Amino acid sequence: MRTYDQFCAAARALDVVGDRWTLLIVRELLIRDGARYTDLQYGLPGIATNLLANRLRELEEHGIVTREAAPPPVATTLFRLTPRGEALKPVLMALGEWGGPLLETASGEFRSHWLVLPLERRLQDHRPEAPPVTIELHTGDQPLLIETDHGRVHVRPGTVATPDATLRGSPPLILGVLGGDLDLTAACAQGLDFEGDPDAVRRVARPAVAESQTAE
Amino acid sequence: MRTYDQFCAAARALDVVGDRWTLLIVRELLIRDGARYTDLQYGLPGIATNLLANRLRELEEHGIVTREAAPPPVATTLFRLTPRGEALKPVLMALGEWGGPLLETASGEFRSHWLVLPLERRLQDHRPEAPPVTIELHTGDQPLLIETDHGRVHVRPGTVATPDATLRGSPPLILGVLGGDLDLTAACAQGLDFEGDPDAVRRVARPAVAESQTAE
DNA sequence: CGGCATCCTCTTTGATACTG
DNA sequence: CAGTATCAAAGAGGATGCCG
Repeated sequence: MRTYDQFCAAARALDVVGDRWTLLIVRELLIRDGARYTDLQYGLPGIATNLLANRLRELEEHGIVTREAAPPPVATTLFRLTPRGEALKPVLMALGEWGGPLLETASGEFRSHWLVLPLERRLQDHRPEAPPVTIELHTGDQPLLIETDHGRVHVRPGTVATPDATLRGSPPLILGVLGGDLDLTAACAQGLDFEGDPDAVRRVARPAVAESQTAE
Repeated sequence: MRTYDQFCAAARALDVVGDRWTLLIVRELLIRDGARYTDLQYGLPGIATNLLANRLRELEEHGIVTREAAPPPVATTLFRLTPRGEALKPVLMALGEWGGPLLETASGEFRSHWLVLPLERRLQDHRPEAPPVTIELHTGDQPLLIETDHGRVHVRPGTVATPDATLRGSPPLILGVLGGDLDLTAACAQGLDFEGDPDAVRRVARPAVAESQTAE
């Protein structure tokens, strides 16, 4: 990117991460630190491969990403964020916060791991002393697993033998229920497929704000 | 901008404000809400005039900016942020926070009003009950005025007849002193021109973190 | 003067094919 | 798997002109 060449911290930041696709590459690496080139391509539908290669090189030059060549047996390259790269998380979160209202419709491409950051932001274990619970989400390309961990809640791709609850449905329904914008029964009426213990969901979901009845 | 077309809040946000110059236009309007076209051009050195016009139209279409035609006597147009536009402030602040370390050198264009947001973020009135103080900053194209107001601190372009203190010097020096990264005497040794009451500066500046001796 | 629109050039992006 | 090479299309930059 042509530099703005301004003595302004925000402009300097945009000089580095303001290029098209750049912040979305950082998003991918925030969700799954240690990603292969093809993982990134999969998580960034539509990106041209030369652009991905260029951006990764620029991010490396700016000290945001490191390239880690795994030893010969596996022979693959892993891309990771440096601490400086991880420091971009507040930027992505602020953008996500602002962009939330634009998500009314579930159009376009979707990868279920994109829910990891927004869900971790919304979820909280309201009964940290109780035994841990696990919830499986099925919405998109691969299942997600929610796990409580001493008050914190972790979200990652994965499954477990006997989850306490399982949710299947469109991303807005899942996000609505867990984000506290949609009642569980209302979501089921709108097509959510729910199995297991409703209390497991209530335990981690953000409390409802009031009368809201529509998916985010 | 070609849309990313992803069901991801951050990607949706970038669909709207990810274009080149867009967030810097928002920055200008966050600093001085109610700006004329030429004010924006002045605050965005290097922008092509057609680009500014296009971006303003897009921002208007997205409900981020409103255009207010002043009545015939003055015959000028004022651009303002909507609440939705003001909601972008956390995004700009997060970018600024991350970009701060890139400001080591005072190269490139500079407009003193660009200091308003970073300064308001750093400053705090540590003695709210004491009578208000004013500090003038001279560093760039126009003087800035810092005013305490019942615990809050406001920064705006302007001057006052008898400020409690006056700082003249390069932007990094000013930012270093007020941000708590640079001792006042050290800054004077590096070329800061200081007049008035040092306590006025200490009252609003962010406390030093420890041993730091270099400008940010 | 303030607020653009037009025209032209140059750079960046996108799409696809191909390679060690 | 992790890219490079190539080429067409879109966008940005810069100059200038227009109109109330």
